[in-house]
Amino acid sequence: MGSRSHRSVTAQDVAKLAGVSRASVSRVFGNQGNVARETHEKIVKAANELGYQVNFLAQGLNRKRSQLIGVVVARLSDPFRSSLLEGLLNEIQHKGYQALVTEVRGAEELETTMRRFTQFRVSGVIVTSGQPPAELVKECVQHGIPVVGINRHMDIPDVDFVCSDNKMAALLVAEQLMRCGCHSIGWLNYQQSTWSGINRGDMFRQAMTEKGLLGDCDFQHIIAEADGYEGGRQAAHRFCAEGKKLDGIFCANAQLACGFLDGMRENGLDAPTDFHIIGFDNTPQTAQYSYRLTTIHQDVTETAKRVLSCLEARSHDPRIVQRMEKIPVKLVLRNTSPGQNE
Amino acid sequence: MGSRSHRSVTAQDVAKLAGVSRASVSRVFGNQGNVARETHEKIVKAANELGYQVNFLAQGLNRKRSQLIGVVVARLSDPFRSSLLEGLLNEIQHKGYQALVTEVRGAEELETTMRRFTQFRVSGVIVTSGQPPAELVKECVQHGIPVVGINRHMDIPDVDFVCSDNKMAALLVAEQLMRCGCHSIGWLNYQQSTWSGINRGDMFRQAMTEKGLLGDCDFQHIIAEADGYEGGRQAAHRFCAEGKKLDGIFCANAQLACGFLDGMRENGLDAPTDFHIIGFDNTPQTAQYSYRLTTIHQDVTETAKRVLSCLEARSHDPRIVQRMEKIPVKLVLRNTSPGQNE
DNA sequence: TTGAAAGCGCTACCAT
DNA sequence: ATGGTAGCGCTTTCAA
Repeated sequence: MGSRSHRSVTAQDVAKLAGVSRASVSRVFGNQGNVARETHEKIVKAANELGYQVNFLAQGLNRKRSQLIGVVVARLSDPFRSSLLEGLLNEIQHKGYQALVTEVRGAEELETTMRRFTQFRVSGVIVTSGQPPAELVKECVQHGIPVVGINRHMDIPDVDFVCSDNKMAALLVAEQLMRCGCHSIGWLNYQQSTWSGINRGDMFRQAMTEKGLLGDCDFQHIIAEADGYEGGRQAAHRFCAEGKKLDGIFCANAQLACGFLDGMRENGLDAPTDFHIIGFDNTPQTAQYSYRLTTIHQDVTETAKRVLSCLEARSHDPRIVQRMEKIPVKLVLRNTSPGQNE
Repeated sequence: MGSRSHRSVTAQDVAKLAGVSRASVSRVFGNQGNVARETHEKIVKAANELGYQVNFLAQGLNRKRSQLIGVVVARLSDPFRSSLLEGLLNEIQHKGYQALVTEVRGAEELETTMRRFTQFRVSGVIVTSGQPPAELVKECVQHGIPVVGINRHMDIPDVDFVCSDNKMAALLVAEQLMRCGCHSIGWLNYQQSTWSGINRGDMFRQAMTEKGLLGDCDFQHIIAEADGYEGGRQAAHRFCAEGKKLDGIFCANAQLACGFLDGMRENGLDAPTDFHIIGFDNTPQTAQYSYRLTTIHQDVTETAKRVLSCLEARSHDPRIVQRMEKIPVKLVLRNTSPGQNE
């Protein structure tokens, strides 16, 4: 590693040492093939000797595309969100990209964020939070940058979507509650829920109808005034204070579910003795002894795979038809609504 | 926004429309000052008209430095780790950088990761997991890239470190347990713990000694054979199976603590009636009704701030003396070892 | 204060 | 298969 001064080693240096042109060096490190075995070896040897590393900035500038992928996230403190990010990072790196991660709060932030992504000539944008403005997406498309959304409303043209199969989840839950003989059923969601939560609720009501359950069942919508664990907990307290009762409760996410369960416990009620409760997300916490929550499992790994597949497909040909992928979910039976499989 | 074809708008285009040279355009968007008010306005106007955006790749290539900051993470499924990342993202974006996030498993991965960071000419590297090989760090330093480690062993020259004040934590915990009249005290940690966990244990023992507690106290080291929640839970089971007893237990992290507590509960023992238990990290979960865990709070926000301050300082002058910052911690008193403040 | 011009390090086209 | 060369879009002296 004969690095004498400050200047970094360039392809030119390698070319000189190997006695070839810098074009050949570029071919070797740009994976373009078309290099004689012998030349290839000489170049690699020289590169190692000098400690040569491709300058991705220069490469991207030329190719008009970096090996960066922009990821829009929010509220990583939610365990499901961070495990989703984990899955995405995994797949992104696996495919040879690097993740440019930005946390976004408001809609304006999403805008500047996506703009920055384009300024880095990212190879793709993954949106896990917020709704990308159609205009911005258009900008991306013009730059040939594919955009894919995860678990959100699929109403933007030219954007692919990957979403957990909420209908399937709803059916699984409806069947489970029915099997357990529940008659009064509730749906718990945050008042200002994301599209994802709302959709899960819609699908649940729909599933109940299809199963012919809405007739002989009581169906209630429990609205949490705050989000997350505390929201769920407060909802339970209010629920009890109002003297309500329910057999089975399905929750829009794991945080709400854990909170609601704890809230009920504070009121002397517990699952599965007093009611059944089923969550969404299957975060690690739901598996713990204090909760043992029956929950819908979202397949993060599969989601991430599909997302990257969408990205690569559209990157190959930007004008392909919009993809909307549903990822199958599983019902994980645990203590709060027990069944055969455990 | 007169975008006619595919080619993206360049500084050249803006210059032409504004009737100035591209040098001036560069000055405006590179924040170099030295541009007449009038010219400045003309340029901004033209840029808006054309929808001009600086190409960060080209900019970085020239400046030999991108506005990217590399962040090395691992196991984001651990709530503390994801909240730390959240804090870092916040601060990184706040300071006008973009985060290049990479999840790392083994030591080799850290190596290729850091290499990739340098290939993007990042403005800094933040290591939250793994120990950067001295050689690689040297490479970064040669490129003028500052490196800072969070909560890890401070044994690498030219790298700054930011670490929660484990000694302070240990003293707070020792005092609390003493105040509660604990006589047999335990320290729970994962067998193959990170440096952070080991250091916390060392500091705890040291604090106990300094307080003169090791004399009249029984001090045990409980070793968890697995990591995380399950590790803690299993440790509790083994602990009980071996018929051991302890008054007060301090845990290397929140996951272990919650697991241990649940494991004890499965054995019919609970805090604070049968023992006191104090965790580390103050993750959201520890605050929940099912745990109400007394815990050491790490100040993620302050940590992130200091990290970026280190980065910027060393970026300004790479040869400044190594910084090792201790971030003060707080003891959050909750149910598992109650006190005055709650 | 502004403009001209020389690169930054790499890719890709065109010859050979 | 290889080399020459013209950029990619921007920054930064150096002169004016």
